[in-house]
Amino acid sequence: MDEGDKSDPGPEFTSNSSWSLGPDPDSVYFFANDRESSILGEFGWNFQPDDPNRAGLHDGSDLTEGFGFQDHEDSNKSSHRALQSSDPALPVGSESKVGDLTASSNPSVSSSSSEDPPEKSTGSGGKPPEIPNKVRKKGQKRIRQPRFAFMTKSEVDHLEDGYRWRKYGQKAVKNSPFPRSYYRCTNSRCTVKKRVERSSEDPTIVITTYEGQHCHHTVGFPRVSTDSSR
DNA sequence: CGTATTTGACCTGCGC
DNA sequence: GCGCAGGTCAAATACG
Repeated sequence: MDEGDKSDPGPEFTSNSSWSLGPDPDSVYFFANDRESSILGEFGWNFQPDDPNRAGLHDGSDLTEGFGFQDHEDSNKSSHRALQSSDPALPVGSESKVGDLTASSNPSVSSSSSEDPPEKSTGSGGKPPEIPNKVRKKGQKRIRQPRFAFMTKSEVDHLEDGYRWRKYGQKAVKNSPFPRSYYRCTNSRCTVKKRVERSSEDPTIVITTYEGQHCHHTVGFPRVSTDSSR
């Protein structure tokens, strides 16, 4: 209900360094400029503004900035909040590029089964205190995959990125008057999640945080020749 | 009828 | 240990 009602601000690249920190204090922001597309490619994302037929932000939105951050909180949760800005894993030349957030540094990601267990009851939902997945909390906390986020100037919260998402939650965040929406890829085999929230600083800025990597192609191309091997 | 969204409750992690 | 905040689930509801 936002589209067309207001005068679209149009593409506006705001590389203001004011965004030293985003919604997550434990995240590092990288000004990816127009290079984020290549970075996304490493994650399986394909933002191609030049190709509206593909996935770009063709819904009146504009990719403002890109910022990535690592999140290997599996082993050092207490420290993962403070080591972001000085993470040694980040390439020194990442001035305009998102750090190498590939799952290679996160063994948990390699095993897709880690997020796709038969008993998906993560111990919530009011399940009986039988024997939830508490076993996981003993040695390891919630397995989180590498994440990266983007700041987009848009009037719509949910940006079209070529994939189909299903909203599974919404919460009000403390430092922002705007609620945060939680999306999950509709592909049952895909564990990619996405958080969408508006910046408390600039309501026109939509902060989209992706977590994980897609194991499939965009819905726009359901039957690409992926099995060209045969 | 099937799928997506909404929304309250519950769980987990972290700081004090 | 307690409280707060974030994150997730699942039933109910809405919509195509």
